[in-house]
Amino acid sequence: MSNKIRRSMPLFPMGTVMKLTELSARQIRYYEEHQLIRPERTEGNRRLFSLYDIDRLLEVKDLLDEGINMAGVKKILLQEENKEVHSNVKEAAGKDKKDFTNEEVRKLLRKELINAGRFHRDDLPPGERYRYFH
DNA sequence: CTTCTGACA
DNA sequence: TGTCAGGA
Repeated sequence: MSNKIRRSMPLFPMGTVMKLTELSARQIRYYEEHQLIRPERTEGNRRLFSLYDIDRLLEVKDLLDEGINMAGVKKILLQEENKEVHSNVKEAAGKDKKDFTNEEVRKLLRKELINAGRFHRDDLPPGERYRYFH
């Protein structure tokens, strides 16, 4: 269990994380706003990221590159929501839950969300949210 | 010098 | 998302 402690230990400042992830400070802060990471803060309000945070950011980056939008990324990475979506995907495939490995679920989920992200623009105002649907 | 928040010619 | 301001 000490590995868990290390991975969640607040270690590096913004500058280091920017280089390690190839992400801009703007993007990193934006993902934090969306609860994708929860870095600690120093007494001076400076962010301190853990190895776990680095992993998360890298995953977010990959998912986004695959064409998935923030809404999709959040569904995949946010703990609780994750369980539900996984169940839905398993059911949608008409297969018993325990017949799927985590890898298979990841694959199905990604495919599903790539399409969802292509038509459902959560970042657009309510009225235009589906303008790319037709 | 580095990072933070808020804002948008 | 970039970038600038103004402060810590």
